[in-house]
Amino acid sequence: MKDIAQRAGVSESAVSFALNGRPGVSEVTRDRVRRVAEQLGWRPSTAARQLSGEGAATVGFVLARPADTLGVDSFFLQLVSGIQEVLAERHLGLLFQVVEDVTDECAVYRRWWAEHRVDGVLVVDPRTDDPRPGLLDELGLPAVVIGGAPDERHPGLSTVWADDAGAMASVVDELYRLGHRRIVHIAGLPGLAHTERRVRTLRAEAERRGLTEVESVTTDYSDAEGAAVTRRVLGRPAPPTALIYDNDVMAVAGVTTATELGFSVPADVSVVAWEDSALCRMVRPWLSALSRDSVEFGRTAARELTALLDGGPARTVRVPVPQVIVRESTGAARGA
Amino acid sequence: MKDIAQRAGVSESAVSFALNGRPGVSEVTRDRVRRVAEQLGWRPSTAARQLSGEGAATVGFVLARPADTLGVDSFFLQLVSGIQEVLAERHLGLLFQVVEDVTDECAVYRRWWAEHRVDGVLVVDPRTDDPRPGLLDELGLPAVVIGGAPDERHPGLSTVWADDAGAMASVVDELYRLGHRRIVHIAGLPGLAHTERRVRTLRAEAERRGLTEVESVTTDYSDAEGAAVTRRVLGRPAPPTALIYDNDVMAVAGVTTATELGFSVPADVSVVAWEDSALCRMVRPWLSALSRDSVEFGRTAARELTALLDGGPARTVRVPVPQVIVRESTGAARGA
DNA sequence: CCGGGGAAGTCAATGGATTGACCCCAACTA
DNA sequence: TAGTTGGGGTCAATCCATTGACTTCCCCGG
Repeated sequence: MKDIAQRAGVSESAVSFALNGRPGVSEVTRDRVRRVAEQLGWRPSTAARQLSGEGAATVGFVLARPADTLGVDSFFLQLVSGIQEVLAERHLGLLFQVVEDVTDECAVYRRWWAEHRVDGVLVVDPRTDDPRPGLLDELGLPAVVIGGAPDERHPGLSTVWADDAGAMASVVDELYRLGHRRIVHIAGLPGLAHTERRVRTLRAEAERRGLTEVESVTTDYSDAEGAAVTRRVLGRPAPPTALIYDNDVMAVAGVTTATELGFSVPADVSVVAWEDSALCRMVRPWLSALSRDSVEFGRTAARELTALLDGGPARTVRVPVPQVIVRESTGAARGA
Repeated sequence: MKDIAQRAGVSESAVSFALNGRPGVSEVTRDRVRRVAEQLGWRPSTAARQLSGEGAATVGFVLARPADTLGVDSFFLQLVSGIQEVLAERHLGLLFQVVEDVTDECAVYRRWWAEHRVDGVLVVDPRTDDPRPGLLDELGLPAVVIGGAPDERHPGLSTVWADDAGAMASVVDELYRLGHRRIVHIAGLPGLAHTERRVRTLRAEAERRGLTEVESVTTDYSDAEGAAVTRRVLGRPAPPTALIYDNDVMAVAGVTTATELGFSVPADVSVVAWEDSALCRMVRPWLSALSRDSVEFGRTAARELTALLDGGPARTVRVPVPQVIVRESTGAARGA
């Protein structure tokens, strides 16, 4: 900046005013300064800017998953790419970290906050009894919780969520219409808030219809557990006629397993994947799936965070209910 | 820090010396200062630190892929998680950005550099005729190129690479031994350096053995193109008896397509996937695959970068050659 | 008893951008 | 003509940690 000031023959303050579109310099000078800056390829040092109270121009994103669970899930990269799109417009950086568990995640937030490294964070995989919202509220670190149910206890946080309950209801609806009465839901990690929501809704829907042979089994989202659970439930005397998998990976593993066991999909057993990805169209039969726009989900979350950073109020935003895409893996229950 | 100085009854300089393990304060004072700092949960502001010449404590990572190509690939998340592991030890942040193409990527590097946002970067997907190494060299931004061949022209950059040529040779070896003479390689993006290396090696290996019906076809890595190319080549009068896919996604799509066309895998056509992921064990037949440790790949790259940041020399490191894991999708060529 | 030397600290400058306080001059008003 | 006003700028302090230069004080040797 000193350089620019010199070459443009003005003071550093004038440069600052000129480049930030603040009054105090004539249009002529402003233009001259702009040209010099451009020519020098100057960009304000984020560090200096931050010291002068402008914030870090960075938001944080922590993924708390063991490294090996991380692989195949397409959801996160899509989410991140949506987030990026919005952040990039405003030249906000995304500081990304992978940790083992929520405890470590909290430590990361603490450190980031103490080091003034980020202006806000995006929190994913909210849990039942989650320590993070409390911590963030306490620190006063602006945050958007992605995928959580609205939470009255932390008015400082924004929430962006999908209506899992509604989606689950529509899946059950569809399966019920097709004559399915024995349904198993191969759910994800037990501690996650959306897992709980899906499980609860499924139970409620079953009760409402008087179905007794409907249940949820929690897993770790891996293909291995997906296959194992499938094998177990299909081995019963009265096996389920419909399976709902909480992600695409388990669904594919499930179909493969079912086929190996001699079950035909969808003639003997229908399958629904909770997450529509390329994977669902890569195997035969094509998987019926719940489709949501993960990229848009990310965009929405990022937009909420920037709004928060601009001093806006915390809000709760619901993205569209995931839609059931019927493909080849669902059909009428045998004998229905 | 002022706070700490006050409470410990010393000057700010003393605090700095104490906390950074520099001489100039007694052990007693050092301890006192440390305790006060701990108690206050103090961490140095990265901004201030950076302003005093310490660097940004951050490395950058840009992914130049269109959002929709991003989804299913398990490689990157694994790579990133390995990178993280090493960076986290040294409390280095990872600034992550997704962009559309290499041009945008260069712009990002320019901006990061001008803003002093990162101390170094990790570059993935090197290309033939790549503008990035030149730019980074010119800027003097420390960088590690991941997956590139050693490049003499840019002595400032480190390179971490896998021996694609050797791996391809071993695949061809294996297939040749099984009696395959007509082989099609469904490659990835044409501009990428490792694609070129694989294509070249395949051609060389074929010539060496006098095989004339061996070729590579480039794609965009998507399941759609993988399926399309599979359909095309299997529709020929003399279809190939072995297919090598440059990633797991295309391999799975390919197997599905082949099966639909009435080809049995591996009886009619053998399939090898260049990337061993959960996917390869989720479909039947299980896919034979080239396995490399992507997480370790990331670790190695990150270690090279930290070495560079510590003032070490640029180096070229080769990670172990990917190994062929023989599963169910490869077998003797019919009639061999 | 004095000077030299080292351990333990303090002072103040530094880095880059922002910003409140102030200054100068031309033009306009009474 | 004196006084006011406002546009166009400048000065210097500020944010926070680091660091080279300097000061104190104590101990030891001569």
